[in-house]
Amino acid sequence: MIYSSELLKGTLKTIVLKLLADNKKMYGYEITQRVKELTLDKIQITEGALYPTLHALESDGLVTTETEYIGKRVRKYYSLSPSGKNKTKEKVSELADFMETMKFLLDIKPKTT
Amino acid sequence: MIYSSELLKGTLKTIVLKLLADNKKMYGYEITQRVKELTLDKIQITEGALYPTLHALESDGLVTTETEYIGKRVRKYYSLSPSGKNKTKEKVSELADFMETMKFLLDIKPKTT
DNA sequence: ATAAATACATCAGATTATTATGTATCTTTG
DNA sequence: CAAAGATACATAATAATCTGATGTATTTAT
Repeated sequence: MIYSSELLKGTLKTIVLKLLADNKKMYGYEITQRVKELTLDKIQITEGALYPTLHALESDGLVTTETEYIGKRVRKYYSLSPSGKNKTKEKVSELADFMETMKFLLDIKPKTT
Repeated sequence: MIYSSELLKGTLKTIVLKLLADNKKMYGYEITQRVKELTLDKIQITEGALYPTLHALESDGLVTTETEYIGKRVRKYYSLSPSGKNKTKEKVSELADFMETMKFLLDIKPKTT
């Protein structure tokens, strides 16, 4: 099962920022794979969504980049800037708050695992 | 505080369906006010978002409508159709699942209220 | 009387995703 | 060793869905 695509909207940027906060530096392809892994294939970030998002984060000054070569293949690492770290805290806590609100609104009971 | 707008994307339809599941019938304006109330003003559904959504639900056969007149003012009530009831269950449980996944992904701890 | 609230609706513009396409390298496998 | 699949970047047309503005009209509160 993969979540219907509209659910990801609005959360992708937060996911990326949080991963970077936990991992110091990551490259694009690595992010797609990590998310796939962590979510047991339930969230698949497409490259068409990810790369523009990364570029936007960079032009907003939230991340910095460094390019590395693995053999002849290029790899672009992204790291949080100081303002990116602040932004991550804001976004994550906003999303947490939003999810609490949604839970209440939708009267979602925690699963009795 | 109002949530940044992108968070609502992808959840609006589910919110509307769930409200209709709980309330038999509601009209558009009422939905905006109910959500505002229930979320303590943190989620404000704009009319430009709501009405197209309601129209889409109707053309998908998920809701039926009946028009009432309160004095001279028109009021359009929306109710879930049978397929709308099923769809609501699906959407709500998908969203619940998604939120669990996001919680894990973002390592969000429950607030110690 | 006037402003605010109620109640519908549409539309231009912005944002942000999907899907397709393109380029290129490296690794696995029959 | 050739071909397929994985790795790794990127862009572009299209689609979906929201905001904010605008419009119409009635009812209620000041």
